[in-house]
Amino acid sequence: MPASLHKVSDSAIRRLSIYLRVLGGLEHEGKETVSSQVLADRAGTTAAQVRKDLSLFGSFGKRGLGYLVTTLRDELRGILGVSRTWRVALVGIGRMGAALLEYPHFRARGFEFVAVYDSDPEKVGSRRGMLTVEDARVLEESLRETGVEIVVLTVPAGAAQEVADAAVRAGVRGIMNFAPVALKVPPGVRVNAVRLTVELEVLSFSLGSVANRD
Amino acid sequence: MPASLHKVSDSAIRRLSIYLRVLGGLEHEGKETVSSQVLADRAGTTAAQVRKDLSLFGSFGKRGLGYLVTTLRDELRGILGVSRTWRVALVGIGRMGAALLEYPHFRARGFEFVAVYDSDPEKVGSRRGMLTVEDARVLEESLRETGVEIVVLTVPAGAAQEVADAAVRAGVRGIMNFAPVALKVPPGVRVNAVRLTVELEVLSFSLGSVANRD
DNA sequence: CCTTTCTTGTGAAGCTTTTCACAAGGCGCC
DNA sequence: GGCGCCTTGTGAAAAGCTTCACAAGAAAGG
Repeated sequence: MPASLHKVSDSAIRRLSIYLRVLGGLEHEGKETVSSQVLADRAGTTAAQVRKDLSLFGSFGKRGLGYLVTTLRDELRGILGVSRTWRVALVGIGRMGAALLEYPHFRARGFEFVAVYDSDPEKVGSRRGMLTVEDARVLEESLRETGVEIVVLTVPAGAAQEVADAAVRAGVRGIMNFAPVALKVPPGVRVNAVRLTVELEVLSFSLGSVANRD
Repeated sequence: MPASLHKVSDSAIRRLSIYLRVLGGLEHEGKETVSSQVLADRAGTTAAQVRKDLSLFGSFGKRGLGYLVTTLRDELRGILGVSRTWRVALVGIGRMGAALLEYPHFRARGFEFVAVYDSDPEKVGSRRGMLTVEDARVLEESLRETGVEIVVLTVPAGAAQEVADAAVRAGVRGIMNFAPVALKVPPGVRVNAVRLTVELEVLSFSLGSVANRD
């Protein structure tokens, strides 16, 4: 019962993305088929979970054999929407922004930076690889002209909402937010927050409480 | 019924960390009390969820009034284990590593980098702020001597497991992993993976499927 | 062709997390 | 002191997610 329209949980999608990464590795190793068990081991989950996740979108395996690596990889790319290239803009080119701009796995997976913005006059006009840093004041118009679909936000917390608003006005429907604020966006726009401090504090909690035997 | 020993879900802890951040902001604004509703709005969740999360650890509020900002903040810091300083090491000083080393929110929240390692001879010996990059070959011994408790891993995928193994042997029980591999660690060691590509692919999925009206 | 072996796909059960709804408690004003 | 208003803390219900367990299908070998 393939269900592209049934609501699919966020965690299932996250795992699909991980399976996709694992399949890339398997393909690289020359493996032609893979069982849900092996996929699960490499992805850090269980075989049943893998099968359930995949079954949300169709029947991709062969009983008794497993999944064809290349085929499944293509299917997952289609499901996740990464069989095409996405036009991404970076706003805020501090150290973190610079690191993301060069992050090799983004481009390799179909996310291409097509514009960079900053509000610091010292930075505006400077080159970053193939791109020139543009002035954040022209953000809205420039995003629209460049046809940007996703914005990666690495500005200080105080500026984040303002930038997000401009991006939304420019037609952007996806925002990856590194600023430590909860952004408010209208329906139809999706924000994905990356909270680095939260990740460390989760570790801190686990280490601190005595009850962490596993 | 405070329950420091009952199993607390990961998502609850993540939210506590977010509440802590919000409380910092509220304190900065001079607010003395806050209701679960306001806390929820700023944290991007619901009032009931806030109350439930807090009730896992005690009764911190006053009926009719809300929570005392400073008091709750201190409580949360205690719960999350960030009322002290954690000794953190960075392994792999590429662009991402460099960005994290300078990331201001880490130190502000009690995470202090006390050592940096890399395997590139060009980098070993160079200075990074207050620290000198050490050779990854001496990782295990050096981590132990320096009393490192948490390791942030920004090495290539191929090297990650090996580094993790060494860190574990050195007594490290918390790893924040940026490498796109699932690390295997013994019981008692906690790994928190930051999967930047996954975050973008979740966005891609949401934008791609037509059924994303909210 | 039949049997053995393997692995998927999936209803159902089990478990966890979130939401609901309301009694209980506290503050302030009259 | 008493009354009204506001907000917490929390069982219970609802929703959501994961695990289980097994029938069904496919390949391989005799």
